This record gives sequence, structure tokens and C-alpha cells, in this order.
Amino acid sequence: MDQKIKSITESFVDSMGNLGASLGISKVVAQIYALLYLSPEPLSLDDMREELKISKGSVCMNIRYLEQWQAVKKIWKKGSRKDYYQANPEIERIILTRLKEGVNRRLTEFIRNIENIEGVLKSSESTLSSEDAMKVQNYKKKIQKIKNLNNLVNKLVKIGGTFAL
Amino acid sequence: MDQKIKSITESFVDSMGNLGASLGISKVVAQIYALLYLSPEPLSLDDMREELKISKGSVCMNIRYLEQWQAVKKIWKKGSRKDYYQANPEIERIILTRLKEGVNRRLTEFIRNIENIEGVLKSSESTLSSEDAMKVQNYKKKIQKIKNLNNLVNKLVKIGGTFAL
DNA sequence: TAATACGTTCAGAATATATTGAACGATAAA
DNA sequence: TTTATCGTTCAATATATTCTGAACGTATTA
Repeated sequence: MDQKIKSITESFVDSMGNLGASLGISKVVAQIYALLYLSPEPLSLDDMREELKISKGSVCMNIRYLEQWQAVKKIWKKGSRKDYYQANPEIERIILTRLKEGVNRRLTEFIRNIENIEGVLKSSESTLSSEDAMKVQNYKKKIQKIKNLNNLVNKLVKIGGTFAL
Repeated sequence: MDQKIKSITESFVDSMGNLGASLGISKVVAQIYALLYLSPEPLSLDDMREELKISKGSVCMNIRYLEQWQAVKKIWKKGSRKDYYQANPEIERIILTRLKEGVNRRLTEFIRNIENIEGVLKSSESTLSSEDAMKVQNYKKKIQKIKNLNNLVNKLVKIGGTFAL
């Protein structure tokens, strides 16, 4: 029976690893989360290394991502020197928060660049042949439109906040 | 002046390339889209190769992704043997559709695996010690909950459809 | 028909990303 | 104090991804 439980765990961990990998999250990160998610007890780094057959360093680095995203929590067990971890079960919120923050940050950087470009366009408005003025107008319109991508993210974020666990 | 326009184009293309890369879309794909987006005229594969200083093969393969996502459209110009491309300006819809399809497909695969696991759990319900029965119950509950990830995507998809251009 | 101008493919090269494992510091036990 | 047990770091390595460019097929022009 224990064998059966173990094989089911492996299968689940494997599936979630694939899912993670195909969504741009690291495979190992997803596997660690899956393992902790199923485990009735918090697990030590060594437990995870053992289960997933990966190196100590990898467990350490990858669990730190999960901690950073508040996807796992460090647990102190008296009598043991080891750090134990358990999964935060709010997986939807975790995914959405991560999405939100990542996309937001990157898009902000992008918009900042775009606004720079707008500045350059604006400053070259005077002293233009009428043909060039047309070109610049065309650019300004198109770039303005791109800036509305902000909306996309804002909407995603707003939705994200309404998800129930 | 043309020099200025060119430098602005480069800057825009570069920014969108970075955005794409950091969001898991290929950098070159994003750059090609940016180039076509700004261009008042459709461009040939050779035009793009020239502008982006990349190989013919790369342009060819990457534009095919964009075509597949309906992010660009092939244009026929009479008198020329070349294929020309222009950007579909509905960038929001494109991004969201792509997100939707990708996530949906992968999550579906994942759920399929999960349901397999549920089947195994169900079939091992008889002939259990009470301790093992507890374990199995625990697993069933947790796995059931994961299946609700479906909701997350469904909600994203629904929102996606309501975006105006 | 031969020569040219395309688009496409794909093996190999280049690049980017993830993993390992030895070394280290810190803390607790002996 | 010495030894053992952890967690952490990071250079070296392995793996995955992307790009290149030569080779090829097809269609058009000469």
C-alpha cells in the first residue's frame, strides 16, 4: 500500500512538474510545491532532495523562490535542527499574484521606454517637412495605442483580487 | 530626419523584444511584430532580415509563429514575387488568445493526469487498513481541490473575451 | 531550358538556463 | 574545543533553447 501511495505521489509530482515547465515556471519548483502540497507533514530539504533525486543546492535555491512567492512556509520543529517546509494551499492566489507582479513590473519598464520615445517624437515636432510630420504623427498614434496595454494588466490584476480560495 | 525615425524604430523594436523575452515569448518574435506594427507598409522577409540583422531562416520560422497566432497577415503585392507581411493591430486580443489557448491546453493535459490518479485512488478504496484509508482520503481531498484550477483559467478566458480593441 | 529569386528546412553552432557538488560559515552537540 | 549537521553559495557542467547558413524545392523570368 505504501508503495501505491508513493507511486501516486510520484505521478502527481511529475504531472505538476510538467505543468510548471510548460507554463514557464521551473519544473523543479513546481515539483517541490507538489510534493509539499500532498505531504501531510512538513518536509525538510533533505526529504525533498531524497524524494526528487536532485542536489541539495537545487532544493535550496528552488525552495527560496517558493518562499519568496509565499507559496511555502518555513516551519520550526522543536528538537530538530532542520528547516521544515509546508505548502501554502492557496495555489490560485499564488499563481495570480506572481503573474500580476511579474507582468506588471515588466510592462512598467516597457512603458517607461515607450514614454521616452514619445518624448523624442514630441521634441522633433518643430522643423519638419510635411512628409516627415506625417510619419511622426503615424508613430505617435501607434505608440499611444501600445501604451494602453497597461489596461490589459490592470484588468487581470483586478480580476485576480476577486478569486476566492 | 530619416535617421531619427530609424533610431526611434530601433528603440521601440528593442524594447518590445525585451518585453517579449521577459514574458516568455521569443525575443525575435516580439521584435518582428514591433517592426511590422510600426511600419506604414507591409514588409518582406528580406526587409525584416535586413532591419533586425538576423538570418533568413530565423525570420521565416519566427514569422510563422506570428502567422499562426494571427498576429500578422500575409499580403500579396502584385508585381512582386515576395511575401509581404503586416501586423494585426489587435495586440491585446492576440496576447490574450495566446494565453488562453496555451494555458488551457496545458491545464487540460494536467487535469487529465489528475483524473487518472483519482481513478487509482478510488479503485484502492476497498481492502484498506484504517490508517491507509485516512491517507487516501487526505489525498483525494487535496487532489480534488487542485482540479478547481480549471476555474482560474475559465475566468481568465471569460475576461479575455470582453476586452475591446 | 537554364538562370534567378524566393521560401523552407534542419544539422550544427551559439547562447541561455538549470543543476550539480565541493567548499564554506554557522550553529549545535560531544 | 572539536566534531557533526545544516543551509548557502557559486564555478563548473549539463541541458534546453534559439539562431545560423548551406542546401534544397518551387515558381518565375530570360
